[in-house]
Amino acid sequence: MFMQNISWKLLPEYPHKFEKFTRLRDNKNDAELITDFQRNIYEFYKTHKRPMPWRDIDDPYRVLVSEVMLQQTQVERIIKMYPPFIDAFPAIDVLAKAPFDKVFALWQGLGYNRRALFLHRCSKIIVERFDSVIPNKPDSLAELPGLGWATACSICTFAYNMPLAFIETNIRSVYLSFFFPDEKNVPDKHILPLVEKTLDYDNPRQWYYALMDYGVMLKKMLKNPSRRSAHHTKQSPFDGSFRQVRGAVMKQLTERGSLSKTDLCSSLAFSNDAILAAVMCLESEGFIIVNNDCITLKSDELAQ
DNA sequence: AAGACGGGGAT
DNA sequence: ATCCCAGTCTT
Repeated sequence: MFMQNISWKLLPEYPHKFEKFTRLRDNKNDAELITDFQRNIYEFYKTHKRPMPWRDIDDPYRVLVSEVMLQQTQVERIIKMYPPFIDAFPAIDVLAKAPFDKVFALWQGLGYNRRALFLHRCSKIIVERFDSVIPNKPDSLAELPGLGWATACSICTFAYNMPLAFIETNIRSVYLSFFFPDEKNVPDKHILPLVEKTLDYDNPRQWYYALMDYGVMLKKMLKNPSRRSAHHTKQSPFDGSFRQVRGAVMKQLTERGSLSKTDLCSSLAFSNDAILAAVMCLESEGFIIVNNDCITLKSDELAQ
């Protein structure tokens, strides 16, 4: 899908010159430099803000859904999937009551399918144990299935406008570029103090929107700055992988409902061994039910 | 610390 | 072909 980003290549003022900002690593309190950094980020944001259905809203549930979808997934892909999902499950108790196969029908194609399972389980826990209110503490959120520290802080920031210092890939790219322009293997523990130091404590939500949009721009203009992170890793190829088989099985079951093992095998261009191995994994993880020869997406969690 | 986990779009 | 995406979980 095309976005507006082509215009960035025509803007000579981006990205900014970074050298002077490295001083913030040592100088504890250079308020002027901090303000300068913030101004750079906000100036870009003023003219390049991308509207998204989950931005500037006050419904923590919708923020939760968006943050789970956004894990390891580009914004452009979620723009299409998010509205139908929210239409079908407009509130946390609606999601919690829905059968999993209905939830997954609207997730199919987004990838990392365990997120759908986790989000569904998450909704049930919040309804049952938190009286349907999305927790507003990172520690509570990070206990929930599928929510790590980055997602927990994101939810608190975007749903509750809390000033928390956290790192994800776009933020990492910004801080690596401004404060570690010549370093390699920079660990997050060196970045986090700078995130904390430069945070806009008066408006954390807008600040992180701006930071992330700037990071996306940097990665389009430059060679991915996050390659200089100590935590950077390359993914194994998808084609020919086992997770490709898993994905194909899930897609097939979503499109055709229950299937026998032989029908499933004959409908997919993978070896029977791989397909049946994928079915076993998916069953043990709680995606599907297998009895006798009949394979079907899980519809309720009671049988678990 | 390392590997598994989806699937699509950009280069 | 390769990269990598608003990361999390398991070993």
